[in-house]
Amino acid sequence: MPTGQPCLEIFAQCVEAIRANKLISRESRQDKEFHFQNWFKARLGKTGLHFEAGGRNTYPDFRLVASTDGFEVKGLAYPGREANYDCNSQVPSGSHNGRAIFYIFGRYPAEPDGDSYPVLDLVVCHGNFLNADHDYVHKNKSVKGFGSYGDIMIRDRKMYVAPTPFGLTTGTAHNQTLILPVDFRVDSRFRSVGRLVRREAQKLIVGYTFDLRTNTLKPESVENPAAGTEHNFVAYRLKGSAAEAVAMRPPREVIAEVAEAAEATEKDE
DNA sequence: ACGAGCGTCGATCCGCCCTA
DNA sequence: TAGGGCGGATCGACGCTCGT
Repeated sequence: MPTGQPCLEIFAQCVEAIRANKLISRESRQDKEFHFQNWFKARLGKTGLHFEAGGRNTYPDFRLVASTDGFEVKGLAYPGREANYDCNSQVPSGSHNGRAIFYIFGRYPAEPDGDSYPVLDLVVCHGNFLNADHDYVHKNKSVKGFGSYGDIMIRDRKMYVAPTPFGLTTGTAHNQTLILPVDFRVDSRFRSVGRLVRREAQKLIVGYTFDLRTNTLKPESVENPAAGTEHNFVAYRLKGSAAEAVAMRPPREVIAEVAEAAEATEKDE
């Protein structure tokens, strides 16, 4: 029976809806951000948990009332971008303003026939799986007085690009998977389908400077005091779902991708 | 050599917050 | 209270890679 952990109920409700072929429906072709959120909202409603949906610019998208859990929804078109996603101005993390944050990644057909289409796969993961740092607080700043007339503002709008669970792992495509920290209690409805380890990097980026004359961006990093620390997670499925194992993609592959991305950025400079 | 496919970057739109 | 500022989201152009 339920442990009282809301994320378990919510995940179970999502899986049930996918099994029952509950479709995403979009209001219009221009609806590029609410269709999947609405689908999730309906599932959240079904759990009976009280929640607040907040406005368009709130993070996370949904916040529970009785507990300090928050849920951030990410809809991705499939086939499409898979390795990473634009999280714009919110760095993913397992904790934000005192709330535990869970991410809901759902994929839907990139070119659906009509305005109703299925959820192709789903990953619900604790934010720590994407980033275990809880200290960084995002702020955008702007610089006024740019340009020959001194009346142009520069928006330093940091936009983050983070790996998706589909990019980090194998076995998550075309399934419904829940990824939680290893010490997180689950109940008998769930079965483990893999152990996932994320290891902290050698260096931490703590700043950067941009030279407007040369268009060079210089990152500033420090040694990570927790370098090498392992964060352990477990992938779960509801019994009755496919038992396909979930594993980390080989780190080398992930590192190569990150290096490629960094190289591409450097080339611009 | 060339085209398909994929990923990245910058553009764009628009709702909401905040402050003057 | 108006509008400047901020943030979420996807789209389109482009360029790289890989297979034929």
